[in-house]
Amino acid sequence: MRAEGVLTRKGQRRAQEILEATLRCLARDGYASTSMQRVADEAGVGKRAVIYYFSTREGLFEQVVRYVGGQLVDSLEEALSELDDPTDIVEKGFEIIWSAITTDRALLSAWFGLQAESITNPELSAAASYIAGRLDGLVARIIDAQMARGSRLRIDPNSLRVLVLANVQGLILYYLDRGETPELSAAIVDFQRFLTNVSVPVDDLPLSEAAIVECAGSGDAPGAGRS
Amino acid sequence: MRAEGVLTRKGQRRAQEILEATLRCLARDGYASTSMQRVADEAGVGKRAVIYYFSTREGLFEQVVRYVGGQLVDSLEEALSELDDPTDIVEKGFEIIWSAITTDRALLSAWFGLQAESITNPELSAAASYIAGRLDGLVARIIDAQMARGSRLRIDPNSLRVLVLANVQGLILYYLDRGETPELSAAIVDFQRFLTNVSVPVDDLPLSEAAIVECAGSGDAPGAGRS
Amino acid sequence: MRAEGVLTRKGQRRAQEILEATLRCLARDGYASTSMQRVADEAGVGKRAVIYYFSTREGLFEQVVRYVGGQLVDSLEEALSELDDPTDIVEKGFEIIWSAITTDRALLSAWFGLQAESITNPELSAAASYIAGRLDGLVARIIDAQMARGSRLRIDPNSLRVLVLANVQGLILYYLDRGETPELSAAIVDFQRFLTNVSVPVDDLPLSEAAIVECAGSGDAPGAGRS
Amino acid sequence: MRAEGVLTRKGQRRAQEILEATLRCLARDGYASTSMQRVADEAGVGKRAVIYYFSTREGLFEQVVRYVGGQLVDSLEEALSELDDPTDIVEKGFEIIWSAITTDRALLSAWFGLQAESITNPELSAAASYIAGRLDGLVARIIDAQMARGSRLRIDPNSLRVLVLANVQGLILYYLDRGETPELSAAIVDFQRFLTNVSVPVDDLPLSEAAIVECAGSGDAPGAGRS
DNA sequence: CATGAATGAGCGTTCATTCAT
DNA sequence: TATGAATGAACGCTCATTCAT
Repeated sequence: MRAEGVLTRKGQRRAQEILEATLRCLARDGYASTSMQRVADEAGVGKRAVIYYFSTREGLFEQVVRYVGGQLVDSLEEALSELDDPTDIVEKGFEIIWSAITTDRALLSAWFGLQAESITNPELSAAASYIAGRLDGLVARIIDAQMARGSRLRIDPNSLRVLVLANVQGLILYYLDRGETPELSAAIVDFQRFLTNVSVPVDDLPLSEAAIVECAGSGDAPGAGRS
Repeated sequence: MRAEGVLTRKGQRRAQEILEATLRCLARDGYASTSMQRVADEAGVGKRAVIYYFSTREGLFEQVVRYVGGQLVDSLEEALSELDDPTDIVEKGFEIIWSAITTDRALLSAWFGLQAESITNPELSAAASYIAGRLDGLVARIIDAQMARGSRLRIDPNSLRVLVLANVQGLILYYLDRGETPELSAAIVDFQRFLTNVSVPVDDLPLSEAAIVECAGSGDAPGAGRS
Repeated sequence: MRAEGVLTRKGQRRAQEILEATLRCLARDGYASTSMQRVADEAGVGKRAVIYYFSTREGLFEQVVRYVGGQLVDSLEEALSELDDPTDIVEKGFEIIWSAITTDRALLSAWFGLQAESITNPELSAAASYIAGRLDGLVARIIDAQMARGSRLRIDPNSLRVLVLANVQGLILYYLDRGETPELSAAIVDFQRFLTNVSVPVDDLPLSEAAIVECAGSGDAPGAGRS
Repeated sequence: MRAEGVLTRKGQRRAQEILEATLRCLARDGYASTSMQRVADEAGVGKRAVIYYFSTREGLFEQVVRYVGGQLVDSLEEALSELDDPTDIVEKGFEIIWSAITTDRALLSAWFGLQAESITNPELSAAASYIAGRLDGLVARIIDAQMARGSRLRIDPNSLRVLVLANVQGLILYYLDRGETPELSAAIVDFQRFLTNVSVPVDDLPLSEAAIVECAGSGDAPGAGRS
C-alpha cells in the first residue's frame, strides 16, 4: 500500500476522497457489498485508482478503520483528558462512544466485520488490533490516572481494564442486535454504577455500606420481576 | 433454500455432510476463504449440490451457525438444567462456553462474521438473532429459576440478563483478539464473582460485609499495579 | 420418446396441450429462449411431464415441427388437389404458404432453427427433412400431374422441383429478414410468372425454339422423367 | 462487447485466435455443442478471456459470422470485380460461394442458426442482416454495372436482385439438407442460365418480343432503376 | 504517477437430464 | 404412469488483482 506519506498533495486529497467514499458505501451497502468497484464509482474515480492507493480490499478497510476509529478514540481522549471525576469520565466516555455508534453504524460494520475476519485471517489482525489497542491504552491510562490520584480499586486494575473493554464491545453488539431497548439502557446504567463504585476515593475508607450496596445494583432492584 | 423438511433421507444425510464439511473448512481456511467450491470438494460432492441444498453462501453459513450454535446452546442447557447452586451454574456455563470457543474457533468466526454482516444486511438478521435469542432465553430462564428458588437480586433481572450476554460476547471478542491472557482469566474470575454475589440467598439477609466485599473485587486487589 | 400411440386418452390430451404450449412459447420467446421449463409453465404441468412425453428438447421441437408443419402441408395438399390450372396452382400455393408464414412466425423460427441445427447435429436431420420431404413430394406430384395432363416443360422436372423448393425457402428467408418489401412482392410475381411459363400446354406447340432455349432450360430437358 | 477498436495489439491477436478457434469448434462439434468453454480450450485461453472479448455466446457467433461472412463476400467482390462478361460473373460467383460452402459447413451452421434465431431475437437481427446486406449490395452493384455497360434486363432489377439472393440461400439450404445431388447441380445450371439470359446485350436488340415476355418478366421492367 | 487491459476465482442462475420412487 | 429429488454443464456476472504502459 502506498503509505500516506509518499503521496503528492493531489494524491493525498484523492486518497482522502476514496476513504470517505468508502465510508458512505459502508453506511449504505454494508461490509460485504462494498466492493472496490462500488467505492470507485462512489468516489468518481477508476477502480484502478482505489487499488493504487490502497492495494487491496483489506488494505482499504484497514485504513478506513484506522481513519474513523482513530478519530473516535481521539475525540474520546480529548474529551476525557479534561475530566477528573470518575463519574464524569464514565458518563462522558459512554456518551461519546454511544453517539459515535448511533451516528456511524457503518464504522461498526467495518470494525466488527474486520474483527470477525481477523479471527481466521491473520493479515487483518493488525488492523483489528489497532482500535482495540488504542482503546485498551486509553482505558489503562484512565485507570492509572485514577490510581495516581489516590483512588484505590476494589479489583485488579488489569482485570478492570479487560472488563471495561469487554463490556463496551458486548453492549455495542447487543445494541446492534436489538437496538436501544429499555433493558439495555438499564444495563448501561448499572455498568456505569459498577465502574463508579469500583474505585474508592482514598479518603472514603473504610468502606461505607452505601458504596457496597451501590456497587452491584440499584437498591430498588431486588425482588423485581422480569418485564 | 431447500428447507430441511422437504428432503429425502439421502438428502438430509447429504445436507448434514455438507454442513460438517463447511465446519471443517471454516476451521481450516477461515470465513473469507471458505468458498462453495471448497466446501463441495471437502464434502466430496459437486458444487451444484451445495447450492441445491443451501442456495447461497450466506444461506450455508446461516445453517452452519444454526446447527453448531444450536448444539452449543443445547449442551449448555442440558448441563445447566441439572445444577442448582448459582456458583456451579456460573462456573459450569463458562466452562462449557469456553471449551466450545477453544474447540471451535471456526464457529466463532462464522458467528461474528454473520453478526457483523447482519448489521447492514437485513437478510442475515434472523440468523444472527437466533443464537443470541436462544442464549438470551437461556440466561433469562436461569435467572428466573434462581428467583423462583427464593434468591433476591441486587439488580434488575433484565439488566442482569443484558449484562451477562454482553460480558460473554465481549469477553469472547477479547479472547479472539488477544488469546488467553492472565488479565482475561482474572476478568473472567471477577465477572463470575460478580454473578455469584449479585444473587442473595433469601436466608442470608441482611447483607453481610463479606458478600459486599466479594461482590466487586478480590480483597488483595486494591493498590496493585498493572502487570 | 413416448410415441403418441402408447398413451392413455389423458396422456394424449396432455401431450397435445404441451405441444400447443410449445407453439405459444416459440411465438412469444423464440427458439433459443423456449426451454422445457418455460413450456412446462406455459402448459401448466411439471417440467418433468414435458420430458416424460417428449424425452428431450430436440424431441419436443421435432414433434412441434411435424405437428404444425404437417398441418401446413396438409392444407396445401388439400387446397391444391382441387386445382387444375397451373396458374391457379401456383397462385393458390403461394397464398397458402404466405398466409401460414404471416400467421405463424413461430413455426418458421422452429423450422429454420431446426434446419440450422440439423446441419451439424445429425439427430435432427430426420425432423428437418420431414417437412422438406413432404414439400418435395408435393411439388413433385404437382409437376407429374401437369405432365400427365399433357404439358411439356421447358426444363428438367427434377431441376424444376429443386428450383421451386429453393425459391420458396429463399423467399421466405428474405421475407423473414426484411419483411414484405415491394421488391419482394415483385420477385414473387416474377417467380410465379416463371413457373407459369415454364410449363407449355401441349396444344400450344410448336413453340418458338428461341424462346425455349433462352428462357430457362437445356434443350434436352423437356420430356425427361424424374430420376 | 469489447469492440475490436479498443484493444491492444495483443488483444486483437487474441480475439482473432479465439475467433478462429470458434470456427474450428463449429466445424468439429456443430453450433449447439460449441460452448464458450470449448472455444476457450480450443484457443488455449481461459474461458474468461472469451467472455472478455465477446461478452456472450451470441456475441461470439455474431463476430464469427461477420468475420467469415465478411471474408467470403470480400473474396466474392474481389473475384467479380475483374470480370466483365455476365456469364463469367455468374459462374465465378457460384463457384466461389459453393467452394466456401463445401469448405466451411460450420460457417453456414452459424449463419443459418443466427438467421433462425434472429427471427424472434431482435438482438441478432443486426448480425443476421450484415451478410445479407453485403450480399445484397454486391448483387445490386453487379446488376447496376451490367446495366451501365449497356445491357437491358428482361426483368425489374430490384426483383432480380431479390431472386438472386433468394435462390442462393434456397439452393444452399437444399444443399445442406440433401447434399450435392444431380438434380441440385441441374438446378444450379438452370438458374445460371436464367441469370445469363435475363440480361440482354444492347447490340442483340431487337429481340423477339415473345421471348422476352414469356421468359421471365413484365414488359415494363427493362431499364427501370433500383428504387 | 496513474491507468486501461486483461485474467483467475467465485457465485448463482438456467437448462437438460438422470435417479429413485 | 407419472413425478419430485438431484446433478452436471454452461453461462454470464462481479470481484479482486496483475500486467503493461
